[in-house]
Amino acid sequence: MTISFQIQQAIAAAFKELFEAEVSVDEIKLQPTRKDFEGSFTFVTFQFARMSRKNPEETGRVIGEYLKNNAPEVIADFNVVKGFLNLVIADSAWVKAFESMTEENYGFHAPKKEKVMVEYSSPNTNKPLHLGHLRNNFLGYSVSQILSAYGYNVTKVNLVNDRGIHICKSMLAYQKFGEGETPQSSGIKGDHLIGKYYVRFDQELKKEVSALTEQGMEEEQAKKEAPLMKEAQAMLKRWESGEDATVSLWKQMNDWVYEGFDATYKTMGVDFDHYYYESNTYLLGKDIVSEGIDKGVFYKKDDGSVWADLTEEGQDHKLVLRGDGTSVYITQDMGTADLKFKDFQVDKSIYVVGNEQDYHFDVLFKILGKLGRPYAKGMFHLSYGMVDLPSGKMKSREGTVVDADDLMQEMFDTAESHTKELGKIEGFTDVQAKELYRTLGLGALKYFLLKVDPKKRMLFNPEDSIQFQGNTGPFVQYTHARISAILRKAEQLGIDAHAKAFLNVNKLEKTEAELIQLLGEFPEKIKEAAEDYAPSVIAQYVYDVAKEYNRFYAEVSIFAEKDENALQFRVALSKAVASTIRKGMGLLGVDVPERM
RNA sequence: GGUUCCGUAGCUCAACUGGAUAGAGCAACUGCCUUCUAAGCAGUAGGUUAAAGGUUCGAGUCCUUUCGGAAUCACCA
Repeated sequence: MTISFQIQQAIAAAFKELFEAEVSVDEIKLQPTRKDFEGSFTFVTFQFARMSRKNPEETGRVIGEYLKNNAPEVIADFNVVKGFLNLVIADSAWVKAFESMTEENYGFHAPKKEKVMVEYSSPNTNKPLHLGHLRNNFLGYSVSQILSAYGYNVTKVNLVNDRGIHICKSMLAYQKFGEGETPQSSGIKGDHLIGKYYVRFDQELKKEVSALTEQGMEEEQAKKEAPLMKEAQAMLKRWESGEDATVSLWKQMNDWVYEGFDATYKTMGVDFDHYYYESNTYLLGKDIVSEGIDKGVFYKKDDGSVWADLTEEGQDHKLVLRGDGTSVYITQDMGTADLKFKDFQVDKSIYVVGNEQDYHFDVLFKILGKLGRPYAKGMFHLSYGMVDLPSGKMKSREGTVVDADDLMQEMFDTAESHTKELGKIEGFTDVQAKELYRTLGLGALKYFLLKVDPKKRMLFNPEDSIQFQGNTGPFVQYTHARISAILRKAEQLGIDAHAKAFLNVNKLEKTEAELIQLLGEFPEKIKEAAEDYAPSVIAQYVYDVAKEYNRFYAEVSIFAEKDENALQFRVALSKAVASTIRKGMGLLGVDVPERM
């Protein structure tokens, strides 16, 4: 039983006995005591003064007395400042609570019945991944890890946007200017090769458009009238009709892209349980439109277009099918939602998509709710902010994107030069050293992107690249490496980290108690991160743990300790911290090294 | 223009969902390696939480207004 739960129960009992008031354990909220005050947990009494019929300060004092007398094995002392009751925990209670934290699976929750689907990444197959995708992928992967640590059965899904006019643009440019170039012949990674032709299309189109505007045509008009654009449209029609030559070019180019993506995903350390392709799903959803008309959720205009009236929900009318009977984006999203549910019977469905689509998902979920879909209430749009550069927004056409492959490579290189500068790779083979650079570089990058609240826009400055000191991935990784060295030495000395000799310890250093208190928060932090879909909660937590351990490391000597029980305790504590760091970083998708 | 989100130290971010004197890291400045890894530790300095009102024991957090920024509002995806 956790210390905080014991305290909550004791306070509930105090209310009953002292004030004849029923207060449930859930209502009794404890917070960690601020560092400036004596104690570990604080109970705020203001809102309970009504029940005690005493002022907040007196209420705190009376409860404090009660706890000290009735639960002396936990509460060693207390003090009251205004309405804040600060509780000092007995060292022996900390040690006892620590025992459960040494278990292998500590922190992870028992399996739940519910199934959750997390859709993330969802790239277009016409250009390589960039910095924005990195945030998306790291978020999606991390949230999946966190949800499964919380006990859900998680399915990771990638819905690939592999068709449409934008794909035809790069196909057309390749056909016109490619001269049979392939990834093999050019040595260019498949996704980058395709991206090159997407950019080329845009350049050529611009030429045509400016030629037309010089002849006096409006720019909007010129974009539609440009021959290249018309050709791309025609190509899309041929693709939709299944014309062999077009389809086989499409397949060929997509294969190159997938080869490139697979390499990038592998480097990123993310994966998927299932892929959906829009080329298979883009026609779905039309039957839902007719179903909606029957149910009175949609209505048909004279021109044949179909709309959803969302004015009651505080929104506008929304088109769900064009007048010519073809789909819009939301049509296929309705169909895909049904398909996902049919395939996996999920209870919750998380869409990791940028916040520029807030409105779209709001509408989608409302429509599915009105259609009476049972899964609608379990849908959630995990909306995240843009990653901005100091120069502003990234624009692929203007070449201001930070490419994912390039960025990761830079991080590896930076990790390498840092490590060499510090002279820390003696005894490493080349393979091990290279592995370390990847672990550190990727750790720095992932941690950097995940420590920020997903909802917020964030700034990425490539100039003063990502730090390796302070609140960073490598800082946490370094702490793990330090502990690993301790554990190796302990093993040599024959000290068993798994033994229970520490139970005899009844006097702790302050920083040791702090560490146990922090470790005690781990299950709660996983819960919080899972319920809020917020890896940043885990990142912040793991940082706090590492920070506290480094203080312990500096202040308390382990192997110079004479008392065998205390020595064994410090080794066991170190092991538990290392394990928590490893598990916590694992939830972020970050590996931790044994040495660095 | 409507809707939604955001504004916290010079910079990048926190703040347990309304709690104590708003905390970390970077950058700057002081100390600490013959000891378990200095990618570390300890410390100094840095704030009218964009502004003004309101709600209450108590507001960075909730409400109103103003200022500034972003996204979105397509028979695009």
